[in-house]
Amino acid sequence: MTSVDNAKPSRPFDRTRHDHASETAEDYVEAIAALIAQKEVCRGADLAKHFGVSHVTVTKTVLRLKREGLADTEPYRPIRLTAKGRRLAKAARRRHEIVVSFLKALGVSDAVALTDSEGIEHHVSAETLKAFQQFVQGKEGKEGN
Amino acid sequence: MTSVDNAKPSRPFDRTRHDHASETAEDYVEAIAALIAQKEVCRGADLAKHFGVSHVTVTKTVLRLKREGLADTEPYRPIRLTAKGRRLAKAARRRHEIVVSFLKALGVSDAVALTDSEGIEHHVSAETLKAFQQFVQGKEGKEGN
DNA sequence: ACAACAGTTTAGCCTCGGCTAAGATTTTGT
DNA sequence: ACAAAATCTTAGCCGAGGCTAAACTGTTGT
Repeated sequence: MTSVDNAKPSRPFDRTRHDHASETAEDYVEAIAALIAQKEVCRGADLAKHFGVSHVTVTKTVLRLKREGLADTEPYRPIRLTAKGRRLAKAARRRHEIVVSFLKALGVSDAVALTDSEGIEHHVSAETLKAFQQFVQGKEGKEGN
Repeated sequence: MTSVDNAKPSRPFDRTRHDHASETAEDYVEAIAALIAQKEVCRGADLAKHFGVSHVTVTKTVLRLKREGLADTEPYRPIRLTAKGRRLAKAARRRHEIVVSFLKALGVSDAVALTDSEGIEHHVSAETLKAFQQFVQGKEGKEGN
């Protein structure tokens, strides 16, 4: 019963185009928020270093964020987030943190939890996220902390 | 301690280009294997329906699979997998199944487990997969099955 | 004040995953 | 056997996310 094809196209591809873009947007606003929290301003170069991509790629992506109303930036100025961007960043961060602590609670090593969470966080529905959260809370109850 | 930037570029982007392509490849070989198992042959049209994309997109992707030595196909002929492709398909399917049963064991509804697993499966490291597996086995032990 | 340097942008190219439109090939029905 | 239907390919376009090279702007040091 591997459900190869029950008339309902498998989601991964309705997803792909749009969601892949959203994932990037989330990663960016999350990083921008973190950088601002950490060093006051966020510059393209910081993001380039953070993501390990060229600054050119960053420029282009940030322009897209701006187009989408998430970032607020003018040429040669630091990058800031709009209210919408900050909201997204906050949500992304929350999700990210839940996933990380969930993986750790499951027994995954810290380093791997961190790495895997980055890939996983964008694919976790509200329902699954809740299940993750409950699992973490259950563990906390049992193992004193 | 959100570790904004400790010299180690965050993985999601070393990943992106190459891994995004591999994900697609895995999804395809998995689907091709399933279709072959189910209806003897796999045609581009089947894949198009399965993924909900145009047959043209399928053609292009399958050509890439061929280039990468995963699929074995000639014009106007059904699509088959190479030994390498079959190996990949098997591994992908195994991973997929572990993720699905893990989510279910966690208490996620069947439908959501199915959907989320499609996104998650490509981002689960060996270590995390093992943790998933052990969790499922633990549950099985407890809840008679 | 201004040269040097760091940080940005622009131009232009690539791949991947999408698409439509149009043409080619196979299969199928009568 | 052959026209219709199904399937597949080719051509050509788009956006996202990469890149390098070259030009531009802002800051900083002296």
